[in-house]
Order: sequence, then C-alpha cells, then structure tokens
Amino acid sequence: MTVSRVVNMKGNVKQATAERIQRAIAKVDYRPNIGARRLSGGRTYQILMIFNNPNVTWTAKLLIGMMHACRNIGYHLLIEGVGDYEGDTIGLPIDYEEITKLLDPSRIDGVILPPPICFDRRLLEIVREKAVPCVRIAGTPAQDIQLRVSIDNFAAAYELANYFISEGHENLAIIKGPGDYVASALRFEGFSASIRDHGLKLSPSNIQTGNFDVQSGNECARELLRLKDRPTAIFASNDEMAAGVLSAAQESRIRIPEELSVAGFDDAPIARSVWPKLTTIRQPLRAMGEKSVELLESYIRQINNESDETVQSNVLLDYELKVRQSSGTCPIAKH
Amino acid sequence: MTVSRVVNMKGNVKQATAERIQRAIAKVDYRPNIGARRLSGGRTYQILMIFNNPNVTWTAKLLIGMMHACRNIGYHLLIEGVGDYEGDTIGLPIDYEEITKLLDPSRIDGVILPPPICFDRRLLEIVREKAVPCVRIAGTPAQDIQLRVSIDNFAAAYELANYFISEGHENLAIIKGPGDYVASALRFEGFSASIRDHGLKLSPSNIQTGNFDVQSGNECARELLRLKDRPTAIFASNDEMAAGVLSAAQESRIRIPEELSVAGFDDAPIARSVWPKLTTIRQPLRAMGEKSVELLESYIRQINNESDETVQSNVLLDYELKVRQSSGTCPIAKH
DNA sequence: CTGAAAGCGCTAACAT
DNA sequence: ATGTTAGCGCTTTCAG
Repeated sequence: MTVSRVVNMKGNVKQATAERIQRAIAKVDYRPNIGARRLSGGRTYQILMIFNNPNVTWTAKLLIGMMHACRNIGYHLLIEGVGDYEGDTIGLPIDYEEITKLLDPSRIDGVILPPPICFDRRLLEIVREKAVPCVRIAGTPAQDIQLRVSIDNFAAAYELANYFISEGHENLAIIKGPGDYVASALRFEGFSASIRDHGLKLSPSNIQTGNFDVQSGNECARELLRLKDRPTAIFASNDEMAAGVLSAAQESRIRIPEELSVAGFDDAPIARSVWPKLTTIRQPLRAMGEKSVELLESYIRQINNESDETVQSNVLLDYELKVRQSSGTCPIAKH
Repeated sequence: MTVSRVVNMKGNVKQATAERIQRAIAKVDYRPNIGARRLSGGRTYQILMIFNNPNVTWTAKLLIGMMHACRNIGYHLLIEGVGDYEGDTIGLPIDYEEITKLLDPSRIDGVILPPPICFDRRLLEIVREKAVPCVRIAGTPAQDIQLRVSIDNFAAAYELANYFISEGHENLAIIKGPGDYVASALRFEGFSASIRDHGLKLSPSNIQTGNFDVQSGNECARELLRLKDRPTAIFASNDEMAAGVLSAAQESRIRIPEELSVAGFDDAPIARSVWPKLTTIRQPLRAMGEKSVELLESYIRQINNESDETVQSNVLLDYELKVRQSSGTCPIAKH
C-alpha cells in the first residue's frame, strides 16, 4: 500500500520510506500493471484522440507527440478515425452515435480533439454533457470546454504579412481555409490586420477560399494570377494549397520568387519537397501533441483532487517564420 | 464462465445456450474489460508496432489499417518510434537495449515490423531469441520469422517496365532505394528482368541510388539527365524520389511527359500533389496494416492452441499500376 | 504515517 | 455442457 502511495504521489509517506521505495522501484525496474490499476481504481488510464482530418501527415505528427507523452505518464492512447480521413476532401459527416459510445467515461479518462473535429458544435455539446475532460488543439476557447493547446494563429499570419511588406510587396493576396476551421479564420484576420496597419488594402478580389488541398490551391491561384492587377505575393493558409499555387504559377510560366512570392503554413513535409521550397510558418505539431496529453492529464488529476496546482487552461506554443526560396523581394520595388 | 467461453469461442457450448448469450451480449452492448482479461489470462492483448521510417505519411497509412483491425479483434495497439523518424534521413542507429525491453512477452503478445526496421538482422535475432510472435511488412521471408505481409515488388516493377517499353521507351533508367531495403532491391530486380526479357539493356550509368527522399531523387535525376544518351523514362523506387526527378527536369526545362516519362512507387499523397501527377504503383498500405494484425492474431491463437486452422505465413496483396500524366509515349518512337 | 481486508472483471483449473 | 473456486496486481476503505 505504501508503495502505491509513493508511486501515485498521493497521501503522506515519510521521506525516508519514500526514498527507500523509490530505490527499490528503480532497482527492479518496476512498472505498475496498467490493467490491474484500471480494474481497481475508477480511472481507465486511457485517452482517446478522435480525428477526422484527411491530412494524415498532419495528424501523424501530433500523434507522435501524444504517444510520447502518454508513455511518460503511463497512459494508453486510443485513436479513432471518423469520417473519410483517407480521401482527399474534408467536411464529411461525423457519426455522432458512434462517437457518443466512444466518449463513455467508463472507457476513457479524457479526449483530445484536433482540428477540424474540435470545431464541431454538436460534438462539443456531447462532450460537455458527458462531462468528459477534453483538450482541443487549435481554435479559440469554446463554451465550457476551456482546455486548449494552440499557436497564436493571428500573430503568425500578422508576422508573415509584415515580412511580405518588408520585402516591398504591396499587392498581397490570401487563400483562406475552409469556413469551419477557426484557426484558419484567425490567420485571415492576422494577415488582414497587418495589411491594414501598414496603410495598405486587401482587395476583395485578392481573397480566395480553398479547402486545404493541393488542387484547391491550384484553382484559387489561377483566379488570382488572372487578375488585371496581379498580386505579387500570395499567402496560402496551409502548405498543400501553397504547393498548388506553385504549380499554377509554373503552368503560367510565372517565375518564383522573381515574379511572385508564395508562402504557406504548417511547415509540412510538402513544404520542403516542392521546388522551390516554401516559405512558411512552422507549427510545432509534435510539441502540441505532447502538451495536449500533459494538459489533459494534469486536469484529470485536478478534478480527482490528486493535485493542488491549478491547471492552466490555455497553452500557446511558439511558431516560427521559415523563409525559404518561394518568396523574396517584390519585383516592382526592385528598381 | 460459459459467457467467457462464448466470447472467446473456446471450449464446448451448446448451440442454443451460445445463441442466447450472444443475444444478451448484443442487447447490453457488452464488451469484455481488457484490463481484467489481461490480469487474469496469460495474454496481454497488446500488439506492438515498432517503426523507424522517417516517412511518417507512409507509416501512418499502415497505422490506420492496424488500428481498425485491432479494434475489431479487441486488441490494443502500442506504437513505438525509434531512430530519428522526424528527420529527413534514414538509417539512423537503433537503440537495441530499449527495443529489447519493449519486446518483453509479459507486456505484448506480438510485434509488427514495417520497413526498414524489418530488415534489421540484429533486431530479428532479438525477436527470435525472445520468441515473440512477429509479422514483418514487405521484404522476403527471414530466418525463423516466417510471418509476412507484402506485395510482389518484383512483379510490380516488372509490370511497370513492361508499360514503359510498350510506350516505345528503350532507354530506361532507375533510381534504386537504399541498400538495406529488401523491397527496393526486389523492385530493381523486377525492373531489370523486364528490360532483359525484352531484349533491351539497362546500362550501368542508368542506375542511380537514392535514399527515398525528394532531395536525393533530384540529385540522381540530375546525373541521369546529364548523360550524353539521355534516358527517356525514369523509374524512381518511391514517389518522393520521383517528385525530385520532376523538379530536376523542370530546372533543366525538360518537359514531362513529352520529353521524359517518370514513374514512382507507392501512390503516396505526393504522387497526386505534384504537377504533373505521377504514374506510380499503388501499394495498398491500409489493407497491409489490417492484414498484418489479423495474421499476427491468428498466429497467436494457433500457438496458444485456440485454433485448429493452420496460419498462412505469407500474405501477398494486390498492387496496381496507376498511369497518370507524368508518363507517356516515347518521343523518339513518335515519328 | 503505515498496514490489512476486500474487491474490481476476467480466465485457468478443476469439479460436476 | 456448464458451474465453482481461486487469484491475477492494484486501489479503496478502514484500522491501527
């Protein structure tokens, strides 16, 4: 029993005894049997991640972070894919009945929701009703579900626009993400704000909306490149769409970055596999995955009164502007 | 007890009783508590996948298949990344001590090894010693570890070369994968064999070796495109390298597919996100993931004498040649 | 501050 | 063909 107390850092144990036990634990490489723990205590030591993002690469990076954190704190990670996450499109229907079953507190201690499922109002409602501890990744705080891990999307896009403008660009364009992505909306806000703050204008014809895949980036770019007053810099709200911009430019024999600057968002693998390599905002996905698990766990400890520290509900991690070959000085400003 | 027998399809139960129990199970949506099961029986109901492939996208597809299969048969999937799987390079050292710990039969019932870690002799030796049931993905059968899921890499590459030749190409080139990938070596063999069988020759200068990333594909392609007698068709052993070939051709203003045909392997997302889209061999990664779990489970059942059917040790799944815009008729053959 | 007793849900082994 | 007993390793509760 005293061993149990030491392992769980719960209850009072004499300092000396605790140390003696710690030593023994290290010696035998003892690790609690998670099954027995689950059987006995009320907790399940399982965390669920539900994802419906068709961009598996993106989700996989988060996943790796979650895996690591879970192992460190002795949790199991369950992964549930909903919707057609193998296809190329997004926004496919979610089976709420199935999800409701999964969210049974007798099977999991908490849930992590990455985008875009973390923006789904109906799902959030279910989570709230079932009172399942929940951490959302990206977006803004939502009703009754405060736990969240993100980067500052507004600031990141603001900084990117600043960079474009510092390179002499005045005619900027943006390809927004799908409407239901709150994170993407914030990027748009940040981008616009910088333009406004520099006394420039973002004309409505310079605003396109894609759906985060390469094809849509290509199509939006065609529209933009066809404009009489063609923009000299395009910000696509993720790297896949930015890759589509690149291919559209190549089709039209527009040289990058000499005639057109392009930037993406995420620093996904594709950012470095296209040519030229993409200027982008790096999002620390792996760290975000780790943090989300840690945040969830400390919250679970808190509501079980196993911890006295208050849990910070909003974790903002650092992003980073990566300038690569797809962007440069504005051609018009050159002379 | 009788319920347990029904659930596990083990021992003799009267038909009528079994059906009655089945109905009750469905009614209550009963699902066995995996923790209790583990605590009681000898088995852990956990399968481990160890991966060290830096191409997370590739591994993620497998993973999704494994997840699904695991849920269906009531297993947990543990995922362990070793090596620097976040970086862009491969072949980094594996921590054998750590792996040896993970392979403890008291913690897992079996292990699944995707490439390239499934080609590691020392690891296979450890697996054999510890007598952990093991399924390998890709490659050829190995000493004492017979369970394997794959496609026929030789035949696939053979078919691809056939296709090139049927389009009139006679001067073919190949970019091989790293030496330790057995699957990649088989692709080389198949490609060469087809060329030979058609009475053509694969000149040594038309053989390059990359390391499966875009950059190396680009570099190998530069070598090939610099040749006096430039090849008209290049087969890169995966899609990432093929994307590199594309960019090298674009740098040299060589039009695709008019002047050069390019093909990759895998049908990874990048195959459809580059421009022009890549001709490639589709590998059913998700199905391979599912099969690997199912194969492992039936083997585990067999060695525990819970099943009388003999387990097929080699599962070969179907590949598919996908012809897209990056390849076409040989320019020389046109007139 | 430490320990003893009971029980979580399941299965192996042993009855019947 | 079905039921009974015991125990897996842990935590909760209650006693010292």
